Amino acid sequence: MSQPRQSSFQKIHDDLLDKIKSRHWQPGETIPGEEALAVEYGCSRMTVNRAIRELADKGIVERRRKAGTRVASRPDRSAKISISVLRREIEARGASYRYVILDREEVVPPEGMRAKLSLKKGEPALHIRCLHFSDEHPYQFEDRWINPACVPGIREQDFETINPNEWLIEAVPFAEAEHVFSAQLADEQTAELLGIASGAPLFVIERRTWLGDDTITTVKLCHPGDSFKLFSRS
Amino acid sequence: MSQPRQSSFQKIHDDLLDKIKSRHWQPGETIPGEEALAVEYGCSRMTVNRAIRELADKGIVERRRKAGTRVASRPDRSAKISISVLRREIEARGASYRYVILDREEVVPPEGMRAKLSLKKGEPALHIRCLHFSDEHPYQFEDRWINPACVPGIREQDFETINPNEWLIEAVPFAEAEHVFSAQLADEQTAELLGIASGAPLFVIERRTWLGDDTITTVKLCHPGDSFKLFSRS
DNA sequence: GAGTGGTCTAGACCACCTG
DNA sequence: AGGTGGTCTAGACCACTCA
Repeated sequence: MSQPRQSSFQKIHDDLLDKIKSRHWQPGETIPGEEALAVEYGCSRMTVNRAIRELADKGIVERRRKAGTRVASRPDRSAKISISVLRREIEARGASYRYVILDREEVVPPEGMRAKLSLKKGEPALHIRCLHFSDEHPYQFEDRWINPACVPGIREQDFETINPNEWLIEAVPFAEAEHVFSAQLADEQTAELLGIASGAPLFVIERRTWLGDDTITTVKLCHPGDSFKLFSRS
Repeated sequence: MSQPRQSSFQKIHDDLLDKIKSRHWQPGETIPGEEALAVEYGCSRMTVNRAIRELADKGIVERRRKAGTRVASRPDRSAKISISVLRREIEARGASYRYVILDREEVVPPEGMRAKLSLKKGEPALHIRCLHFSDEHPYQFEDRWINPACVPGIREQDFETINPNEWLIEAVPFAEAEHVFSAQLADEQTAELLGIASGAPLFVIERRTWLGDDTITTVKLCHPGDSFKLFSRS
């Protein structure tokens, strides 16, 4: 039974968490101050501070100067979702990945999309539609708009050998993103592309990506709903 | 123009992040060591350490002893989802919340559910089904199984005045959870309960909640897909 | 006003990993 | 084997907020 080596602040963190989970301290209750805990654990205040800070970051406790540290009374359930690059997700399951580009055109977008991309009236955007396969079965239909002004070099890219998502991650890493998940019915065209029945359920992810003040791209990702699941934990 | 007060490590954190976003350091590139940065910023090493540690926690950089700190080369897009208490979610939109309990019975669960709840064969579990309304419109159908051994006092609770989710959050706060999201078609019974057409899209959340080694509850939450959206950011 | 957390320092030792 | 990050200390000052 070799224990994984634990740092001191981690031990304290876990010990405090245990006491909270076991209701030794009730929700809403104030726990001892940093100084007191430092004496109790025989360590410096900074060490206790880090342990408690990480609990606060996770929303387990709430801290306020002068008032002290309290066990959170109404913790929200939150979950972290990881949306990995599609090709890696598919290949990680041992399946083969392939993709085809259906359309690539520079056009003036409809008004709603123009606003989302913060474009001036009449300015064109890049519209790309493509289809991703897992083991030669249609896995995702992608409908994307890109603000070309934000991405130098994109006009020269035909996306024949690399898909837009991976190219954009290379071109603009560390952009921020916003996701909206929903369930929809497949319209006729989408159903045909995905090889499913019209009216079948779709799991839809809509993502907006931006860097600073510029919206870079907006994309709608459609998965056949009966075979796609999104997992998350904690 | 009053600036929000910023701590030193936060300034350093933001400055490093800017340099990464602006490609001053490329993905995969090694950034200067803590000691060097401490000199550059005129602060102690601990301060730089905290700034970089928070970047590492977010997946922006990767750190290894001896090798140094590198800008992450393939950052995964991850998003934090907050699943709040349904009543608060509905009331936050200014709508009224109401719920009815459809069934509450203690029965021996089907084999698949028995395994999920880690029950012995023949042991009963609590099965609850209820319906949640937003402004008197059906908003969510809930189908839940609870391991009664894990939750003292639940046998005495009839859930007439408080819904199972809120009761469980009070009884067992700080449990861990796992979510699976998917899109499904409404079967006849679910469709009727939700007042939608059979075959309409459903946004389904399946959640398993546990504390320590005990699975406490498993729940399937069904929303009419064309009106429900789950948001997340970053 | 005073008590609490928030941050910072200057130094130290150690674990880990790469060259 | 040596350089890097990981952690810890003992003290300090400050900011916020409650009483």
